[in-house]
Parts: sequence; C-alpha cells; structure tokens
Amino acid sequence: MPEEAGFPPAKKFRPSAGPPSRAGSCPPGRRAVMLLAAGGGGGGGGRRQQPSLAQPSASPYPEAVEQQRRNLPIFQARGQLLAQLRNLDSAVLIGETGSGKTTQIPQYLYEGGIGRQAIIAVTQPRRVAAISLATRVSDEKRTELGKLVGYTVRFDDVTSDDTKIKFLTDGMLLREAILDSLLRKYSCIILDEAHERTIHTDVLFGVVKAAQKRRKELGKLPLKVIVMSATMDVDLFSQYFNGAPVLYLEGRQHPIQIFYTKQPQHDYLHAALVSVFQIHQEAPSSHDILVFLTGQEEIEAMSKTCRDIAKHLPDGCPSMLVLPLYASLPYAQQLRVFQGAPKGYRKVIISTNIAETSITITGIKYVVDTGMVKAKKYNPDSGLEVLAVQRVSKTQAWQRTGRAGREDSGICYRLYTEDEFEKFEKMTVPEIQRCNLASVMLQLLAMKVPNVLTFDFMSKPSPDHIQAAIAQLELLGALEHRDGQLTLTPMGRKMAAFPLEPKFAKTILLSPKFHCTEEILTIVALLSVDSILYNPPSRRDEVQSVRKKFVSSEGDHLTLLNVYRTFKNTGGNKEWCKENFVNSKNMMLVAEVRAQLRDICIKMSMPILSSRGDTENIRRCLAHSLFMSTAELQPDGSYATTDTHQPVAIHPSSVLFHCKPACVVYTELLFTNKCYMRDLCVVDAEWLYEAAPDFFRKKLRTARN
DNA sequence: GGTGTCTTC
Repeated sequence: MPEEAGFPPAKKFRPSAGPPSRAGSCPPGRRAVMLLAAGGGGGGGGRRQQPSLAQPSASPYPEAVEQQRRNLPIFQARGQLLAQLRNLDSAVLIGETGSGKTTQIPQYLYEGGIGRQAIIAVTQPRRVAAISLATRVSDEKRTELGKLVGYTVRFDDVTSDDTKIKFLTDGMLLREAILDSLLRKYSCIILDEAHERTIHTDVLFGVVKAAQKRRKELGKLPLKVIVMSATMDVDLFSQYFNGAPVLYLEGRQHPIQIFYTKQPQHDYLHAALVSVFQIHQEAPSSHDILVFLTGQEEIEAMSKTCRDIAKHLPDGCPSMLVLPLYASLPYAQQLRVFQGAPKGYRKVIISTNIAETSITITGIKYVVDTGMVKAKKYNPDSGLEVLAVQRVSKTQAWQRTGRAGREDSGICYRLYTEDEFEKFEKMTVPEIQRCNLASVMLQLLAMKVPNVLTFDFMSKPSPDHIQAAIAQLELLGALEHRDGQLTLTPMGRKMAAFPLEPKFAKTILLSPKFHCTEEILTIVALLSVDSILYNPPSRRDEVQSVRKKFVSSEGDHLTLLNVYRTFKNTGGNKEWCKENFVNSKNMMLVAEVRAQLRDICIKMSMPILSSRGDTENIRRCLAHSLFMSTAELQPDGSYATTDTHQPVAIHPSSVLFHCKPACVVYTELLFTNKCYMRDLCVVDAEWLYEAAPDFFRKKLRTARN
C-alpha cells in the first residue's frame, strides 16, 4: 500500500470560467455586456451534450423539450441577447458549460428572424459534437433531422434545401471555403469551442474575417460572425474581430474543491497511485475517479498496478473496476467507461487527454490531475515533430478539473503545488504554431488568398515555419512564382482537391504514371487514418505469429496493403479483425476514405489502373512522391536522413525493424526517445535520383551523382 | 536495438 500523499485544505471554485476569483464576473477594463447572473435550479435539458461514443438519447416528449428550453439559464437573457446580436457584425460570446449557448443561440437567431436570408452555420472541432448537437436542436424544433436543422461532416451530409441551421465540423467549413471563399451560403457563422484553438478554427478565423470584409465591400449580404468560447481569456478574440463586444453568459456548473500537493512530486505516477488509493479508502464506492496520465504504455502499467493492489485491500474497502482509456483502444473497450460499475465497485478510469474534451463520462466525482500531457511540437528547421511529455497549460488544468463537476459537486486532486501551477503557461500554444503548415498553406493558396506570407492569423506562426511549408510545397511541384506572387501550379490545384497531406495527394496524382492507382489509393487511405494494427503489449508473441502472413520484405506500405487485400478478399468482418489484431473501426474508416479519394480521382478523369502483382511500380511511385523523406544505411549500421543527415532509427513497429535495407522512404519522422522513421518502404536509390535530380545532387550516398 | 497525445478534411 502506498503511503499517504497528504494534501492541505482545499480551495473552492466554479470550473470552466477559470480561477475562482474571476468566476462569473467580468474582468475589469473591457467593453462587455453581462447578460446573466447565476442561473436558477432545474433540470439540465439542452445542456451541451458531448456524448461522443454514447449514442444520443431518445428524444423526450415535445412538451418536456419546450419546458427544458425555457428552464435553461440562457432563456432569461434571450431578449437582451437578440437585441445585441441583431445589430452587431461580430460578437464574442463567453459561456460556461451548461449555459446552453450552442443549442440555443442558433435557434434564437432563427426565431428572431436574424440571418434567415441564408444559412446559420455552427462549427465544431469534432464530428460527434456536430452530429449530436444537430440531433438535439432538430428535436427541440420538432423537425426531422436534415430539414430545418442539419449537419455536415466528412462522409455524412444530412442537410437539404430547407436547412437553415447547419452544424458542421470546422474542417468541413474550411473545405467549403476552397470552393467559395466568400462563404455566400451563410448569413451567420458561429465558431464554437474557439478556446480549443484547433488548427482548423484558427484558419477559419482569418477566412471568415476576410469574407466578412469582402462581402461588405462588394455590398453583398452581410456576414455575421459569432465567436463562442468557454474561457474568460478573450482579449485576443475581441481585438482580432475589430474590438467586437464580449457577451457573458453564466452556466450551471457545480462547485469543485481543489487540492494541491504541499510538495512538488518528482514521480507523478507514484503520486497518482497514492491519491487513487487514498480516495478509494475514504469515499463511497459510487464515486468514480478519473485519472489523467500521458500515454498508452503508462496507462496500461498503472491499470495493472491498481488491479494488483486492489486485490489485497482490507475488508470493508470497495472493489475496484479499473478502466484504461486512450484513442487507440478498440471501440468496444472504450465503451466500457460508459457502463455503470457493478454494485460495490468503484470505477477508476485512467485516461489520456482524450477525456479532457472528446469523451465525457458521467458520474465522475474525483479527478486526479498529474499536470502532465504528451503533445507534439514542430521544429521547422529540421522538419522534426517531437512528441514529448510536458506540463499542461492552466487552461488545460481547468478543463481537467471541470470534468469532476458535471452532474454534482466534485473534487480535484492536483499532483503539483499551487506555486507550480502559477508557473504553468496560461494557454496551450495554439496548434497552428505547433504543426507542419503545408496543408494550411496549400488550402489558403487554393482560396486565392492575396498573400499567404502575410495572412491575418490571430496567432501568427513564425516566418520560418511558413517558409518551411512553402519550401515543401515547392518541392512537390505545387507552387510557382508569377508576377512576384506565389500561386498554385495545375498540380498544386489538383493536390488541394484531396483531403490529405500534400505529399499524399501528390502520391495519388503521380500513380497513373506507374499504373498503380488502385494500390496507391488503398495505401494512402491506410496511411491517413490511425493505424489499423492493434498491438496489445501483453499478447506480443501472438500478434507476431498472426501477422507473419501479411509481412512484406519490401516494407510497411506493402504489408498494410496485404492486410487490406486479405480483409477484403475474406469478406472483411469484425470477427476477422479481432482474430488478426486489426482495429475494425479504423479499417472501416480506411474503406470510407478510399472511396472518397477514388471519387475525387474519377471526377478528375484520372485512369484508375491496378499494377496487379507488380510491387516495384508501387515502390517507384512512393519513391517519386516521398523523395524528400528518405534515409540511407550508414557504414556503422545506423541510418541517417538523406537531406539533412539527421540520425534516425527504424521504429520498432515497422516490419523492417530487424532488417537493414540500404535505402528507404518513410512517411513520418517522429522524435520520442529517439528520432524514429515510421511506415517505411524499401526503394532503389537510383529511383530517387531519377525523381528529383536537383534535390539529390551530391546528397545520396549510394546513387552515382 | 525495442514503441504512436489528440483531432479533422
């Protein structure tokens, strides 16, 4: 049994609005309208639902729905809100979880006759949210989903000519902006969950702002922009949208007690373990615990330790149901976190940051926050993506804490001191400053943005960062300089039509030359979703022997192709997936992605040929499109990238892990403990030289220059 | 010699 952690007395606060002193109050010195004091009691109908994995619940009786709408705290502010929003071009709306802003504001606008000339759009960072919100709102309007209220997400468009309120993913609206950068279909665009600052939302900020300005200049239907966020930290939003007024709404979150540790914890895993069992011995068994750790391995190890310790607890202590939770866990196992524990059992959910926003679990009373997260950083100099364990931001810590107060008051144990917390970054660095920008730049160019180098981002990426993306697009033949301006080549325009990273779009577009489009479509689809291969560490030997029959000595791309082909040839079902350690959810997604990519090819009148048994053509095609991502075997048996001589290693998940091919292309470099190449294909150095003689001049070891 | 936080088009 671990020793006691010893927490000093708790602090109280109301979550999602930030620190306690600020909750529900308007920060000074800002033009703002306070719309509502603390909400009254009553049921939480219409509360912001993020059922994620859970299916949306059956719709209640219509009368009940109407009553629930009226009971929402936001209802009392309806008139005032409408009066404000009617006259504003742009507004920033701050509302806590449970304020009902996302379900109600679009309806208020529509009912108030605002934006009826066209469609009111509401964007969401995640698909499930867009779908479940549309379902909820169409229920509330007592209409069939897809008529007045609809949604559009990838692979699924449930809208019609009648649709006036449309929920869609921010990525989807961005796609639409490529076809019409003025977004003429829309009278009003509500950008929800703006505080999450996803790369898509950030690009949309700029696109929507430009469309609004341009439409005004052209005397077209005005575009109303409403930015909705859960945090009080809105200076940026307001300033960016020309000093747009900030409207505050209060929600119905429950109070949460916070405990900090007295001393800094050098071993957050041990501290988490201690806290879990301290809670376990004190709290009633119906109170579930949610623990935030950083990754799969850590979570699996901690789950095992918890189960082992729980077996040897004294009498009178509740039993423990330990449930790991992370994205690559098969769907069926993820679903277990939503099921109630048997009587006398306490659920302890050990999760990555997936439970911060994407998955909402009811019944959590305790949150244990290690204050750590695994996140990606991008170095434009080396083109390296680094995946590292780091401190969360304050915003993230508040988000985690808020997970304890969704149905009732809760308690959050923070495994760091209050002083440490004060030193956390205020906000998570927006994704747009942490990612490779090649896709974003290609999209902006496809929208004919006047100058992508000076695009009006809310948080500007560094010039190096933008330059690196431009350089990558140039290598792919997507760009040309015309009259001192950057524009897309015909190849670049075609690339932008694919919902893919530019290099994968290029791979498809090159494939007809190698008569292997059928195969490349499959390979690109496989590469653009999470791995279809499921590797439970405890069953490693079994996995290896089952997987043998798919392995190609030519690398991972061809191995994955073999898996997909066998899946299809055997009439691919879930049973087969389970037997072969294949993630069936991801496999289904591959089929959908492939179909979408194939449709785009057909629309472009591309011939879709199969290379039959010839794998060399497939490898040549990969060599010609991924030539900027190559590595060669060094005399000492290690590997180094061809262009920058960065030392790299073959990732242990690769089928080539124990092999020593002279020359490979890879699809991704990821720095974790080491710099690993992932998804490798054996190629001939001569092909690379052939593909890009200028790029490789004097670079390749093996090719004759 | 030994392993992938999370989304999305």
